[in-house]
Amino acid sequence: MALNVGELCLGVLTMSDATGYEIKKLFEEGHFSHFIAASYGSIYPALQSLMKQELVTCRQESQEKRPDKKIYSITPEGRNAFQRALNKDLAPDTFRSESLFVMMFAHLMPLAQVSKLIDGRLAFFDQAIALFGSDECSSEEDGLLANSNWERSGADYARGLGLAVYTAEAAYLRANRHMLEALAIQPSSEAAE
Amino acid sequence: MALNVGELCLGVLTMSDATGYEIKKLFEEGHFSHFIAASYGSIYPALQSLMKQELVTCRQESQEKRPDKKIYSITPEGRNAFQRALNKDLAPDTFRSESLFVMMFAHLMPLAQVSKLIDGRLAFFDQAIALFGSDECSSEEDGLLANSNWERSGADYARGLGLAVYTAEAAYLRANRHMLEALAIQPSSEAAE
DNA sequence: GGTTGCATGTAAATGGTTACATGATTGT
DNA sequence: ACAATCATGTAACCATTTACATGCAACC
Repeated sequence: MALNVGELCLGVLTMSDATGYEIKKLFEEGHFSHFIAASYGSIYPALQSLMKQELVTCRQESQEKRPDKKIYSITPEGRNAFQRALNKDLAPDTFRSESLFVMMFAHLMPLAQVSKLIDGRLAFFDQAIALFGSDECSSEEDGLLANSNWERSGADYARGLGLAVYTAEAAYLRANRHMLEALAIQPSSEAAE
Repeated sequence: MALNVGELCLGVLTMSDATGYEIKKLFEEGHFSHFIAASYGSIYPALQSLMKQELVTCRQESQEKRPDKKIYSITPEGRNAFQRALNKDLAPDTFRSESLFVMMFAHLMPLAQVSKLIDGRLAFFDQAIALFGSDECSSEEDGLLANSNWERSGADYARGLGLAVYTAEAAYLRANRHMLEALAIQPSSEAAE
């Protein structure tokens, strides 16, 4: 239960052939980056294991001065396996935020630290919002996964959701940062109540 | 870098004495539940290790027919250690959502499955919203952590944020579910485009 | 009679990530 | 010069989770 890295890769491969390197990029910068993660150390072995199970095939593309590109394609059995995986009990969504945890202890931090933390988060939100809102994301660099209808829809859905969530979060933080900052240890008034 | 379970426990203990059991409950149901997680298998050993480092003390409370309660208290050194920890490089927030990933593949799923998935998420959001919005959360069962000023503020902050985020997410999903459902494999029309 | 809540704890398994090794190319 | 991008891969390490062991009380 819960999807493993191999299944995540299969999902990507239902959309388009890809190398391990490209899959990683998709996880960390592409459509999936805000809710899925995996490292090379798990992707490459997973791809090898998918090969053994014949859920993917691989064609090698020689490049002059780089390692051969291994371009993986999903097989019909792979598609079936993936569709079965979509039926599995999914791991519940998890959100882990040490920043938020730390903010619960604003009263133990100097004001400067609290403000810095808030500014950092705000910067992150704004950057994400800018990215989601821009066409750079909607029109995409037409490389991997920027064609057919469904994926546009799927990607748009995720993008819109990200936009909605980050916008809400940023607005909330902007509206309430004063509260957090008021709790912090104020400079040059060491006698907290 | 990045907070470990011991530091999370220290944080809880700055607020109030607690047993391992209570800390776990706080992580899974209490104020921290939506952005922090840890299991008994990590909490109990962490508490033991904090004891060895003398960052916490422990008083044992005998109970007739249950294991002794071990109530931990943070020491001054523990407070220092925690304040130092608040300065560490924090792990970036992570959001992991297999549901969202799966929804990107709505076009590979029967409509019923997609709808079920959506309903499940909506139910989850609504439940969370109800919880955050209710006084059950604001007035709290006055047990652990329901007194002094700061924690009210910290908790209120987290609560408001949760409310804002889940509300945005639920609204977005409600507004866009038709899109996802339109992508799904429609019943009794097996000839997809 | 079965599940949930209270309460602590440990050992094994897990499923990763981190860090390394390799190496040319392009940009700063 | 130095970093980043491209590209693959492995092995050691790791912090947790999972599952188990124990056991009574209360609820349904």
